[in-house]
Amino acid sequence: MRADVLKGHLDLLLLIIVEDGAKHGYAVIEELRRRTDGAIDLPEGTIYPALHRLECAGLLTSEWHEVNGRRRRSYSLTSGGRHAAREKRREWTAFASTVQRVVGAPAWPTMA
Amino acid sequence: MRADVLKGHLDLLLLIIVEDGAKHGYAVIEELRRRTDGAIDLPEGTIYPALHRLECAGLLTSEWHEVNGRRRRSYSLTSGGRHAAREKRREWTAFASTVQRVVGAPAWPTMA
DNA sequence: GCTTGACCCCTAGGGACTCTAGGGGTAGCA
DNA sequence: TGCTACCCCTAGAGTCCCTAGGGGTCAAGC
Repeated sequence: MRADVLKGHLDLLLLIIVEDGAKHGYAVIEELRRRTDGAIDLPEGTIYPALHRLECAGLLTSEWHEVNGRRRRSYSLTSGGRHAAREKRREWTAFASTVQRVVGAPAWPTMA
Repeated sequence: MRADVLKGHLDLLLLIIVEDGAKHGYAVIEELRRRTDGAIDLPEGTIYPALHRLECAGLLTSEWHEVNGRRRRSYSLTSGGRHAAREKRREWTAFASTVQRVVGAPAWPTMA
C-alpha cells in the first residue's frame, strides 16, 4: 500500500503505535509492518520527519538511549498526545464511516 | 470535516458520485454534501481542479451544456474511469480495514 | 580482515494534493 | 438596484510524504 493514501492519517497511526508504549523510530516502522502484515511499510524518510513534527507539536517527547552501543531516540506520548490520539481516533471513525456512506459498499468490509 | 484528511481519497469520491450519472461541478459539490449530511462540503477551488485532473487522466469526459442561460460543464465516466472507480473502491476498502486494524477500535463503528 | 546486512539516526529537494482567495458570469427575487 | 443562488475558473501557498542520499554500530560469514 502506497503511503500517499495515508496522507493526513499518518499522525493517527504513529500516535496509536506509541500509545502502546515508548518506541524508537525504527521500531515504529517494524510495528506498523507487523500489525498490518506488511501492508503498511513506511520508509524512514517518512517516519523520522513525522516523529519530529509530532514532537514539535508537543504530542510526543523523546529521550536518547544507548542500547548495545547503538543510540536510539525513544518517543512517548505527552498528555497532549494522549488527548490527540483519542481525538484522531474519533476523527478517523467519522471520516471512514462518512466515506463509506458515499462509497455505499454493503455494510462494512467483511474481512472475515 | 476538513478535506485535508481526504487527501488521496477525493478522486474516489468524485468517481463514485459521477458513476451514478453525469454531473457538473457544482452538482457534485451538492451531491457530496447531501449524501454526507454536510460532513463533506468541499470548496469549488478543490472540486474544479480535481475534475480537470481526472479528465486529463482520461477517467472523465466533459461536455458543455446550456441550461436556463447558464453554461455547465457536465462530467461523465469513461470506461477507464469506470475501471478506476472499481479499483479505487477496492483500494479504499483495503486501506480502511488496514488502518482499522492498527487503530484497533472494537469491531467497526456500529453506525446502525 | 573484510564485506554484508540488520539495526539506527538524519536531511534536502521534489511532487502531489487541497485550500484560500480571488476572478469571471447569468438568473431571479425583493 | 442589490442580493443570493447558481455556475465556471486560476494562482499561490501550505502541508504532507517520498526519493535519495548522508551518517553510524554490531554481528555473522567469507
